[in-house]
Amino acid sequence: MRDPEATLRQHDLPVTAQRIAVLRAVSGHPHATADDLTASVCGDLGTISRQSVYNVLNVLTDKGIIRRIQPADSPARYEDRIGDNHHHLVCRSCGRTEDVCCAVGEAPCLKAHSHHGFKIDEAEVIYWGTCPACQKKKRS
Amino acid sequence: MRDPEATLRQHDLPVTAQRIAVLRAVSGHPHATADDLTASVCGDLGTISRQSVYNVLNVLTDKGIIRRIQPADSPARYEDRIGDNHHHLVCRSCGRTEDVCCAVGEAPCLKAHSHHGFKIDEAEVIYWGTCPACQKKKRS
DNA sequence: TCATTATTTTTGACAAAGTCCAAAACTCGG
DNA sequence: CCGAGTTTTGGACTTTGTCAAAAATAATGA
Ligand SMILES: [Mn+2]
Ligand SMILES: [Mn+2]
Ligand SMILES: [Zn+2]
Ligand SMILES: [Zn+2]
Repeated sequence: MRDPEATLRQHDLPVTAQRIAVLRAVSGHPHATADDLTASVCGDLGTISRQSVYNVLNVLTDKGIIRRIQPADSPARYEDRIGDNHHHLVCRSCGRTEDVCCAVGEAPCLKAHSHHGFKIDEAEVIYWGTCPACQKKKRS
Repeated sequence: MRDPEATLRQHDLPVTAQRIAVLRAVSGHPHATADDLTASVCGDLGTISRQSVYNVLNVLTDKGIIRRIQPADSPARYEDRIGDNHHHLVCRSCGRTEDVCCAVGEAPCLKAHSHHGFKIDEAEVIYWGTCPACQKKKRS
């Protein structure tokens, strides 16, 4: 994120210290949880309420400025890499989350075979596996 | 599920009324939540504790007798259609969940492009959209 | 610049989904 | 039918997030 303040103005959002700090935290910590981000913002602003973190994350997500991903058995994670339809690779044991480029490119990147009359707008793909560190731990 | 009791014995699980009832409920209500299943079991057994429903669902899932799916913004859902690597199509507004055959067939059905050294064991795909009923509601 | 007004932030209660724990009930092999 | 080992139960607890009302702040424009 080049300029959080400009980004907020571009989306007609009043500029506040909390919004700037959360936006910077999301930028600097891809796939972080609300808790991670709260910690990061506190190290920056000194303090922020839990509710404000959720408020800001919700409004930024609604505006499409950031993206929320919600893998099973994990609190929601956030990132500012948007618009490229990329997917995620998640470690089953430690939750480490990595970006995976979409092979197809444009969304929705997969056609559902039998779609039951649904109007499909997204094909969400999560690759599940074990990260290198956790593979080592398991073997030892 | 032909014979819940036999299935339990095949997996060395003591046969209990609760397990049989939950297994039958999962069979009869694909993609039901723990709450849905509790209601269904109560109509069958008369009563069951909330904890038992979770106990049974967990042990059945661990043994691979049933499968758990956890779409965003929904409690976990369960099904006994396993081993065919099928995917799901979920309505964003009402949560209706339908099966979608996997185009590829065997798991993992997609190769991650850049896999960061992870050992991938599953490619989970969820198609998000709007079901016919909710499309109609939105238009009107 | 400063007052006004709408928006945001904060605090604290609340809710949903699920887990932990210990006591009571049950299953199953002998 | 007994006894050991599981399972079930009820209740407290945890995690992640939302709701609501009061206090603080940002934008507007005189
Ligand atoms: Mn990402
Ligand atoms: Mn299914
Ligand atoms: Zn890991
Ligand atoms: Zn629907």
